[in-house]
Amino acid sequence: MLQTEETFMIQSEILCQSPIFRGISPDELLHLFGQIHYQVKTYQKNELITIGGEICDRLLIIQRGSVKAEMNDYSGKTIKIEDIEAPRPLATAFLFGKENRFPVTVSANTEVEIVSVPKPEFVKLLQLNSLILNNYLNTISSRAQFLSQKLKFLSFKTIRQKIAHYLLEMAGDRLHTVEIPQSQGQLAEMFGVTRPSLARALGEMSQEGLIETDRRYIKILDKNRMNQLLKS
Amino acid sequence: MLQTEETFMIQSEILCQSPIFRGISPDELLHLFGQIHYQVKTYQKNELITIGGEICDRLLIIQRGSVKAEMNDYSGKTIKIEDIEAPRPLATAFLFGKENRFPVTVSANTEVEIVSVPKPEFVKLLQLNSLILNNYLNTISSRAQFLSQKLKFLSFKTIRQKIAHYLLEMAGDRLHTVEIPQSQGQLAEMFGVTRPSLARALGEMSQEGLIETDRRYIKILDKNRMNQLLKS
DNA sequence: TTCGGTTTGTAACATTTGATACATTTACAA
DNA sequence: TTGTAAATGTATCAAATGTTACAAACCGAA
Repeated sequence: MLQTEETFMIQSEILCQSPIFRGISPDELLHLFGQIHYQVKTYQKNELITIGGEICDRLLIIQRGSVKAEMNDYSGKTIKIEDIEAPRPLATAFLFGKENRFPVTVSANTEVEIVSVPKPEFVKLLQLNSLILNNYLNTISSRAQFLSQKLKFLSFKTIRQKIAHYLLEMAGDRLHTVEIPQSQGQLAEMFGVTRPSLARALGEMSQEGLIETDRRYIKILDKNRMNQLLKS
Repeated sequence: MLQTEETFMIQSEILCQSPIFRGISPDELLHLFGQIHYQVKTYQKNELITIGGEICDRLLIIQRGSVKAEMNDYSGKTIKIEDIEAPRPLATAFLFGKENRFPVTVSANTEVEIVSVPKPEFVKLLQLNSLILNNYLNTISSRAQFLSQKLKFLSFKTIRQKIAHYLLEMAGDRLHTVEIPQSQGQLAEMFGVTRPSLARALGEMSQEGLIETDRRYIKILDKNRMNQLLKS
């Protein structure tokens, strides 16, 4: 029996660590939520939470678990955008604006618990508490910035450039070994390329002395040439 | 002699048509602006207004003229993002959030006049008037939605798909001829492909009876097959 | 009209990537 | 240890696009 529609309690100690409620005390948050209507739903692993194109008229906040956001192009293929974990909110940038539709399809990585606040109720929250308003403005702006970064990443033409950009970003200032968080196949998916192509590019870069690969561990050998890759 | 630093008057009749000040009367707007500090600057054609990466600590609103937003990848090439005309605001989504830097380089298409409001002063406006707040939330959200759309567009793999998507969007419901706003080269730039490749794709689609091209005018002949292109 | 610069059409070739297949290695559990 | 499934490395071929070059068509000014 599905629990999807069953209502659970919010956990204010967790929610107040959410970007939107940061700085609010658990007690204060409980008091605020006492003044509005909301739902708490649970989803099983792999269950769909939102479908790209669906109307977005409520704010979703993950209270427990982790979800996966994917964008599906017209060909039916999906490009993984990101993983989102508790206590982060979903679809913050699509509550307002002209086209109130989810741009991505979201599915549960694990069993998740999601707090659902209808838009009018959330507007009440924004009016009740200026800290929440400020947090929301920051969240929504960071969202746009994230999308902007994604756009920049997709502007890299070659796989080598994508690899170079990714590794340099992961490595930061260090010249150390980078560990790919998940599998090579998932990295390829994130890059929007096929796995063999990614492996080939990694192999070539390895042969040329740019990097050293050992399965999930990649060591940057020549940071200068990596940077030049991005500029040519 | 450059006029860049010279201060002009705001034109409240124009500004109140801006998405951010929609619904505010010119008089009310003048009153609101009387309570904050701001600047009005002019830029000559082709003059740089912001550079990608520069700190964004003020809201910019175009009062007169038109600007061009471009994103430059590491290779020095630029991808044109969009044209923005008076009385639209610039960089609305980058005033708040973590990384307060302009994601794009903006330059003047024509001689432009720009109202510059420092962030703290703009926050005052948001607190003074709830209509402005609501407008701003809508604007910033629409911005994220626009970026999301761009992302989706870039997810099209083949040039044919990009052409199909572009033409179908331009044509809307009609089956009529679409006129490319600018040159074919600029369209190629927007697609992130080279001009000969775009011309070749157009030529092939023309040969196959999908479209009929006459320089800047493109007639959609087979809408069904065009739609199928996006799904295969 | 004629000229010169810009835009567009087209071709040949090089490069990159996708698709597919298969061998190898690894991880994990029986 | 051994067996099995998943992840990875590699190869081959096809498809798509970039690169470069040049000719043709267009446009505006003299």
